[in-house]
Amino acid sequence: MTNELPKAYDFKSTEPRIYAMWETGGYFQPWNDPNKPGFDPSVKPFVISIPPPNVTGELHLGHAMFVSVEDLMIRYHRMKGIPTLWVPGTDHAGIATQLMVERDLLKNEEVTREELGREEFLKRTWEWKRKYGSIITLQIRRLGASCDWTRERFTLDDGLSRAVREAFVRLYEKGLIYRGPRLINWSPGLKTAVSDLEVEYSEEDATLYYFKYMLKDSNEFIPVATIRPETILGDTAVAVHPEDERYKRYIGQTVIVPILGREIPVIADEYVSMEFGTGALKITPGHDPNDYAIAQHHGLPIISILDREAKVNENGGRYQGQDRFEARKNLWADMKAAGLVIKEEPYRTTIPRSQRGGEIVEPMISTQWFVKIEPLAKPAIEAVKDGRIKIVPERFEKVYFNWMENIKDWCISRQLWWGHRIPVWYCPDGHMTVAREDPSQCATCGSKDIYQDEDVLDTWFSSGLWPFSTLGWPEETPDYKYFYPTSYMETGYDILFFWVARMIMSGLEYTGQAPFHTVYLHGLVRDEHGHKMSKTKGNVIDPLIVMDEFGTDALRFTLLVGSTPGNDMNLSVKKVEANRNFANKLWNVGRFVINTINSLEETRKAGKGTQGDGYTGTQVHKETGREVKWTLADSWIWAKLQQLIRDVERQFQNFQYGQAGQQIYDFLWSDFADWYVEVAKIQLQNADLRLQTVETLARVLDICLRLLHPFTPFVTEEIWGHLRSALLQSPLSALAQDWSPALIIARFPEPREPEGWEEEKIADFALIQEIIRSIRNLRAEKNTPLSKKLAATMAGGAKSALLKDQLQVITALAGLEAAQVTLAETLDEKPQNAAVLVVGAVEIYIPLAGMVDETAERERLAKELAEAEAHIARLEKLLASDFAVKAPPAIVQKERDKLALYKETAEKIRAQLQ
RNA sequence: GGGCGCUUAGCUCAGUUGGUUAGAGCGUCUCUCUUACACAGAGAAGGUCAGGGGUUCGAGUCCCUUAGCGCCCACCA
Repeated sequence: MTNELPKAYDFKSTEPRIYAMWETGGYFQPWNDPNKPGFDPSVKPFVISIPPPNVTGELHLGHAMFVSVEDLMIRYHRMKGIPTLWVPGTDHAGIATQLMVERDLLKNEEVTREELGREEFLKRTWEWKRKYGSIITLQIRRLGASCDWTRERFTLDDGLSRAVREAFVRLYEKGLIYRGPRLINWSPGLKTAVSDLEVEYSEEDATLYYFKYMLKDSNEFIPVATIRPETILGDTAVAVHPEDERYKRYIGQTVIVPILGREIPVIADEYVSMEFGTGALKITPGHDPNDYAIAQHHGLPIISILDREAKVNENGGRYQGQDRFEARKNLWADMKAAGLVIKEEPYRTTIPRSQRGGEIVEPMISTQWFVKIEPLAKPAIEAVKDGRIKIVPERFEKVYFNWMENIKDWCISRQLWWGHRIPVWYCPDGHMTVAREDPSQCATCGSKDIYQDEDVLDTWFSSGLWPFSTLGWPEETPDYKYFYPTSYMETGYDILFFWVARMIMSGLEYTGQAPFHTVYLHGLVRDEHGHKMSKTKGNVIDPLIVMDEFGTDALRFTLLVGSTPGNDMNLSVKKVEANRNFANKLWNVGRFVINTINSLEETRKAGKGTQGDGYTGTQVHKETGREVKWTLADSWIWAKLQQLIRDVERQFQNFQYGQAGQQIYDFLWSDFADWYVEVAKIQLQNADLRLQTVETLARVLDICLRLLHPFTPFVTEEIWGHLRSALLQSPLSALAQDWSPALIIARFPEPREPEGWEEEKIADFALIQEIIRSIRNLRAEKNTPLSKKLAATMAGGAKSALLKDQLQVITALAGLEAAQVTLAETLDEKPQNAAVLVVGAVEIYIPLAGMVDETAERERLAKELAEAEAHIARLEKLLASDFAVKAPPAIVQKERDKLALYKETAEKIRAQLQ
């Protein structure tokens, strides 16, 4: 017998080879391609656009998660025969990339981007992109991603840039984009505006400063509290509640801004809470969103006191040029000296910080570009409400609605260089020209002296177009026409607002269609104790290292089986190791089956074996003309497999991928490997059973490989190849094979079996398993090694015929001595000095001359009897209750049968104990 | 303040139309190198499914409630 396959699965050499085979073989491209002859537009495709990773990114577990899930979805649909497209690509990631390049320039050349100038800096960034941009896509390939790399896109590609301009201009023309001074979140570190979403709030210790707002020409004052004293410089009013008895009389009077001496009014506004702080509120419209709103109501002036770097500007008097925190300290000291300070107290509050840079974000008045979002949000809400888009898990629909219904205008301009430059030109007269193509003159006055807006667009503006811009939009390309709208949008719930919501809005706005019909949200990957992974905590698991150690399949299977939709998962290396073991188990089952097929081949070649040409994938008996009588084990594993296929298909429909994977795992390991393969070894000894056994082995393995392929593509493909060649079949890739259960069953037609045959076979085999287990159990209790063969007497009653057929299996798997096993329907004379095992209606006597002491054996039986009696009591009570009338008859019958069985068992044990 | 999720074996978690004796992996303990696999096989111990109440013949699963943990949104200076 030849044994070419190594003992352990070698993923290291297998994975790159297999991936190259797939990619160069064109397996990732849709078979129904609108750009190729023979295209059939009536066949509906399945499409996913990849969530584009940052072009400078390094692979992390978030990538591993989405690739695993999406590749699973893609492979599943592809194997169903559906033309399947997974569009890959990368995102230019404005801030992230620019920061990275800036850091690099500073470190290596000691130049800042300002010193380099815009043009040169962009040149360097493109160089950087060309150099490092392929790393992430190579790493995604390592995960086994079956995307169509011939359709790879980058958000700054010409085509996608055109899409961005088209989108911008269209919105502008509809009046949905406007420019103007507004209070925005300013990141002093990055020196750019950021959107509300890019601000994170963290609870921190701060100080609440109490001070006096002196009334003009008076010794009276209004006490006011603030966390940011430097904003006093920008105060334009003090507000109190109109009903506040303490301050009512001051309303309409004038107070003096400390140090600066400006005069500002005391106003009344119900927004002010009488209970909080001093009950009086200083109004700084230039640097606080709430104050800004109040100022709008009251027509108050707005004063900006900070510049781009958050240093005090010319409005700050003597503090001009000081950093905001420095000014805070100095101003407070000066106020103290002036006797204006009341007290300071520690205070816990939420501080807004930049998501990228981490520094405190400053609300500031700044001229920016905005998208009027409400007209876009409305249809986006509708699309989910009326079911055109379904979100999985469903609870996120509520989160989505809540955000969408309270959405504020979106600040889309960024003061960065790396990105899509805003397609707006200005002339000296202040006219704006908004154009799809770079204009040469002002559209209003014809002036040739025009310059483009310096700002670029928020990265999410272009990613919002991703599902259609990658397919050619705004051109009506064949790809766009056929593959759009896409099918699933799969991503982490953390970017539901950032990305998913914006894709829905822009998809509906620009293409008039929902860009996908299903949003599937996965959870975040945390460490094994549920903590967020972070470099500072040192608990980061690097997927590349994990793959090096345990293989891609193990990582993928772990991520898929260990997670439920929308819920975070805790990952530990231990779990990956366990799944590496699973891949190895699969490998070895495969090895066993393949070696068996090959050995059969040899047997046949030697002219000693059965006739026919071996396994063909159809019924052997037809070709040999011989009636093949399947053994119980054959039927059992086949029945279990039918159930598995149905279950897994159902789980896939419900997005229960983890559950599906778990079930396949259990079937393969616990049913197929632990039981059927062991039985097969016995059946293979029997020349009459050999052919059907090999056939069953091959069939079950075949289907397992298909079911598992979307989860663990590499190892299944590798075994598949060996299996095909052992069966002398053409070497087709597993991923080109049918997954569909209907197709599987059609491929292996079963002789018609009566209704309920599956349950019957499973129940019968369960009895055999129980018998074997109970003997093994006894053996373990008595510390009897398997090498010591035991004698046994079995009385099977109605099950005698079944037992007789299975005697060989029981004998072998329970370690009995064949010559000393006797079987009877009933026993008139019970063997003496024997252990008694009662399994359902079957009694087993194992004479263990001297090995079992009488007392221990009686104790064991007494325990068993007590258990049986407990069950009898429970069941009798149950059956006497309303259960018998109200529960479905089938369930009641099951309980009745159980009761009868327990009674019988109890009887037998009692007899034995006498 | 509003919303959501979680609480099941020592650890990490499954358990989706409510229905056998609640499962898995890891860990622990006993045996076994049985010709696919020691990345293994056979067996064992370990849970009043967070607490309380309710609906039901029947609840880990549905409803109410309490507590703890976590997340998201909003942000009273």
